[in-house]
Amino acid sequence: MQKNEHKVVSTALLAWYDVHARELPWRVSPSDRQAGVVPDPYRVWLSEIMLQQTTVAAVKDYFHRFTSRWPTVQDLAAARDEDVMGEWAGLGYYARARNLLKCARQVTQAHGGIFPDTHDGLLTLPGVGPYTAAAIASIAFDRSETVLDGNVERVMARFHDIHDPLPGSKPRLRDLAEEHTPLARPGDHAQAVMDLGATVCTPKSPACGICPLMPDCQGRLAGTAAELPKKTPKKPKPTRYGYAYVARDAGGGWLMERRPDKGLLGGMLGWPGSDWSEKPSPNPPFEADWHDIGAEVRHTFTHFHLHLRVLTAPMPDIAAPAGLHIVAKHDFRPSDLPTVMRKAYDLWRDH
DNA sequence: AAGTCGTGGTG
DNA sequence: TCACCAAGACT
Repeated sequence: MQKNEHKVVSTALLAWYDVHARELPWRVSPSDRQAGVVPDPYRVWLSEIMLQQTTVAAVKDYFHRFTSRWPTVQDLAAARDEDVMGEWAGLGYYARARNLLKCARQVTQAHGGIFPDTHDGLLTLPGVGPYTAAAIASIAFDRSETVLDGNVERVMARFHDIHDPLPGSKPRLRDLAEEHTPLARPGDHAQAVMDLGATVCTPKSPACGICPLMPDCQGRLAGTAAELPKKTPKKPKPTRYGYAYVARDAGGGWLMERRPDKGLLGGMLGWPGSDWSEKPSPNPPFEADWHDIGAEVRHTFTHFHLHLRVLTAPMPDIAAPAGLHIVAKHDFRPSDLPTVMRKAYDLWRDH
C-alpha cells in the first residue's frame, strides 16, 4: 500500500508524465485514455517482450513490422516458426522469439485469444516473468501492480540514497517501489518512472536540474545520485575463436543450418561451423579445398568475445550433410540471420 | 542461484 | 577502443 508521504511523489511524477510522455507506437497517451481509448493487450504484451533488455530505439521498427504482418495474437499464433524467427533476427535474446510464439499459441488455444488480466495469470505465460506480468497488468488492465526494472531500481536507489549494491539490494528497492505505487493510474505511473529513468534519471550524468522528483531526492541532496545504484563487479569476458563455412551449390543455393532451440542463437539460421572455443577444431561440412577469405568477424556476446574466420568453397553436387539444408537462392534473405551470421555473410559478399 | 542468453548505442 | 548499459526470463 502506498505510504502517504509518497503520494506527493507519484502525483508529481504523473503531472510530469502528462506533459512529457513520449509518443510510442504501443502507448496510449494519457489524454487519449482519458477520452476512453483502451490499450490493446496484444500490443502491450508484444512491446514489453521486445523491450526486455532492449532500448526503445531498437524496438520501434521491429514492433511495426510484427504488428503489420501479424495484427492480432491469433495471426501470430498461426505464423510459421521460421517466419517469426526471421522477423526477430537482429533483435537478440532469441529465446524471447521462441517463447513469443509459444505464448501466442497458448493464449489463442487455451484462452480463446484473450490475455489473462491478472498478474498471476500473466505469470503463467511463457516468456512473461515478474516484471512483464506487472507491466501488462498495470498498463493494459489498470491493476495496481509494481513494476521493477532497471529504471525503477535506479530511480529508487537514488531517491532513497540506497548504497547497498545490486542485485542484493533488489528486495529493498522493490519494497520502496511498492510504497510509491498508486491505486489510480498505475499503468501511467509505471511508464512514468521508466520514462524518467530513460530520459532524465539516466545511468550517467542524470539531469537532476529538470527532474520532477529533485526536491525530495535523497541522492541528489547527498550528492551521490550519479554513482547509484552500486553494482557488484562483473567477470571479464574471455575471447573465443571459431570457423564458419559459407558454401553455395551450382544453383546458387546456400548450405545452412537451423540451430537447435536450446542455447546460443537457438532456433536461428546460421552457417555451419566449428565449435567456438579457445582452440576450435576445424569442422568443414564437406571435403573441399576451403578458401580462407582473409578477414574475420569480431562479435561480442553477453559473456564472451568471438573471432570467427570465414572459409568458402563451391559445393559439389551432393546431398546436404546431416543437420544441414540448402536455402534456395530466392529464399535467402540476409535479414533473416542473427547479427553474427549476418556479419560473416557481409564479409563473404565483399571478399 | 549464479550462469546463460544479443545487440547497438554511448562515454 | 572498450566496458558499460537497456522496459528480464529461464534454468
